[in-house]
Amino acid sequence: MSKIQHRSLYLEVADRVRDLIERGDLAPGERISEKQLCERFGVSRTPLREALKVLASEGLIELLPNRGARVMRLTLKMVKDTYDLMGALEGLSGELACQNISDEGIKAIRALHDEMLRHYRDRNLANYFQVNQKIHEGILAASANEVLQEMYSNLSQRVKRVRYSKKMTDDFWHRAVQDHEHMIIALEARDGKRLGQILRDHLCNKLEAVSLAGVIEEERTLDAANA
Amino acid sequence: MSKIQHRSLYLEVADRVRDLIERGDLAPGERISEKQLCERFGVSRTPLREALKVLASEGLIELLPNRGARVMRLTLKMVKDTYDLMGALEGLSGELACQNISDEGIKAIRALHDEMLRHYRDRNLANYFQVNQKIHEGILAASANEVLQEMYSNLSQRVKRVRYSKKMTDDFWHRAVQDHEHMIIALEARDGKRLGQILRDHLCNKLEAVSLAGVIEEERTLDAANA
DNA sequence: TGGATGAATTTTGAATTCTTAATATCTTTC
DNA sequence: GAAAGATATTAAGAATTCAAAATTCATCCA
Repeated sequence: MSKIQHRSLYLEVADRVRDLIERGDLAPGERISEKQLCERFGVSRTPLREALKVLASEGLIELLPNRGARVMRLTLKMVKDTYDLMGALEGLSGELACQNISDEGIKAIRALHDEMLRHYRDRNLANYFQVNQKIHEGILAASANEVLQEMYSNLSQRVKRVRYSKKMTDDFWHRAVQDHEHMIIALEARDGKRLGQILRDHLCNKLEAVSLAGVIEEERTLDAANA
Repeated sequence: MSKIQHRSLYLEVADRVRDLIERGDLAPGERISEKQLCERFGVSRTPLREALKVLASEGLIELLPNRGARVMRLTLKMVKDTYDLMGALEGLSGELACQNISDEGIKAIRALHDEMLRHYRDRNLANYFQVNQKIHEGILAASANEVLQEMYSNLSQRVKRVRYSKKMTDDFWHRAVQDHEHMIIALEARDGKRLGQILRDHLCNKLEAVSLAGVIEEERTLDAANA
């Protein structure tokens, strides 16, 4: 039996706009027309504008006074900064997880790890990614720090658009799997410092993959668009 | 000549509500009446409600559907979690600062450090705190990571209410100053890993001071209030 | 033809109004 | 006298309306 719960309209709208941004239906730098979105969602401007304010404070859009909103443009520096931050947070999550995770929890992560290895051997990138993410989410959850989880998911949301670059070189993939081998060893030994360090460096690798993929627009693009 | 700039009303309101919460004029757990605040600020409900939504997404208040807002209640666990997070962020700021800070920047921090030591010797707690904060802000700024700064200031805002406990034992104070001695050495050596580690542990000490001061309400208090 | 000026239109900002849900009060009944 | 139900009151959610700013577009002049 599902709980009878009337979520506020502005939350619903915020979710849907987040979706649109993530899927790329709203392009970075694109001006967001209030009227257009109102019609699309079938709501009045009040809840829509409330949602936009929330999204702005989440860093997904920017609000230009008297000129409406636009999807936040990602510069290479912003993404780098965000990844540095996410690395620090993942590192912390690893440390805390080693303190707080149950033995069953470790077993569950181990099972995911083995499953991921199978997908790696099969060269099944999609499944690999999925299980990979579950592992990181598992460690994050095991940290038992809700504030950390909240911050992480906000940061993650911001860079989601550039995250999954389809072209993953064999070299990077191999290194990522190696990282995970070290991670599971550190976790099973409950060596928090070590797991933290690995997780942090692990994310740096991911950033390399992203910036190489060239998904992000360079600063000069931004200047051009602003002019 | 100052720029003619009309900040949006909702931003103004959000700032003022933040202030009220920080100063304790709005008590934790206290129900926030929209009408009352509207009258107090002389604005209509629309910008006020937009401000409340932003504050909710910042974690300062919570929005109960159809029941208005109330100031977020801080539990001991929440503060602990937040401090863990802030520690990780300070650690990162130290690492990045060592990479990015200029020689002049280091000299400026050194000057602040020496000033702080003077205040310590004079047992001038207020001035000590002020300069101490400037040092941490200086390192944060030197990290040259705006996303980090934004996140840090958000977290800092959340726990500002409990932060400055007046009673600081000599022992804690001594340890804090020692930490700072090590910090400045690491910074001048541009030893990022070390500075990061010190900053992280440094904040842990602060948390001890806070939790000992007993400013925060325990979980049971929360339950009682919710019942 | 190109740029500047000013009216018309559009869009955003904010207040008001309307609607619905929650809370308090008052009956009524046992 | 207490509990359950009905009604009144209040407050929140959302749409509409009004006001102000920005944008567009047409006109005028160099």
